[in-house]
Amino acid sequence: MKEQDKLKPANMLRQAKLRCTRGRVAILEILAASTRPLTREQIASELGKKGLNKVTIYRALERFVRVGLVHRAFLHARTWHFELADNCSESQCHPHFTCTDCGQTHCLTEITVPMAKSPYKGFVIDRQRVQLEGLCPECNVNK
Amino acid sequence: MKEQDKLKPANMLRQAKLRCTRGRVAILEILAASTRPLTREQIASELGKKGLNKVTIYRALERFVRVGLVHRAFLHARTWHFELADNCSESQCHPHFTCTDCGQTHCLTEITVPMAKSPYKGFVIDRQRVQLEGLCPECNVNK
DNA sequence: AAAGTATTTGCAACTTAGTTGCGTTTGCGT
DNA sequence: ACGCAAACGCAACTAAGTTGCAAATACTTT
Repeated sequence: MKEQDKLKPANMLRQAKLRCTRGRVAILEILAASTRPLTREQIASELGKKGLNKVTIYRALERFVRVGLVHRAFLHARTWHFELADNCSESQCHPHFTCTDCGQTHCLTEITVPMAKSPYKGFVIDRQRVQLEGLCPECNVNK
Repeated sequence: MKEQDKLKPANMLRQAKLRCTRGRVAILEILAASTRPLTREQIASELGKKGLNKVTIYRALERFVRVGLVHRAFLHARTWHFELADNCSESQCHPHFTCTDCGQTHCLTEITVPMAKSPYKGFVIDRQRVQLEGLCPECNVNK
């Protein structure tokens, strides 16, 4: 996806036939500006004092997920993390890398992992999700 | 891992230097007998009337995870799912397949997905987790 | 521009999943 | 058989997310 193809939040909403409200635009802007998937909590704190109710944030995110604008990232964590659904192909999202030292998660938008081959007769693989773990550059240096 | 190498629960506990209690043995047996990762809830219902307190189950599982006997499976779900850590290599567990139709999760112990290559300078990949989605044999037939 | 209506929002209360503290019980080395 | 650290059960608590409902607001129609 080329830079100029990225839609502004208002257009994303219009295209998805969702009402364009201040809160929703703000949430989409925050997600667009982030280099990693965010929790409801993190989004709320980014929103700061123009804060939205937590229910509203959850409902907006759920709505976005349903229309395919946003994905729940696939992390080994107990809370949902959300991210814009760009940088994802039909068959897989970009992989995520979580540092086992500092805990930070990074989106790896520049690599593609080959799809697994269907292992047994009858299993049809549609999508694949990958998470990687290890040391991020900073933590690696400090070892 | 060959069949005869699989340890009995009591031996697994002994080897991990954990005390061998009725409850722990029962939990390990349930996990060993299952072809899919289980939640605390599912384990409890398998235990039936020789039931253990939910705290006890959580603490046992957490203990098992710490000594490497059990893994938390990597699923796109809000609750933890546990499974024996056999069938896992150092760098990745076996992938899981979740059917988008019936929701069932299967362990795919017979395939190995090639490890992703470290994408950017400085990132060191230690482990990789993969989840696959699609149609399982039964649901595929019924389409 | 005003009205009408379906969508969205905020609040309070609730649920689900997991955790903590603490006193009691039990496995196991001596 | 004894002693003690490890494991257990209970009750209370926390974190994350959900539901119901009434009030507010975006967008369409007039």
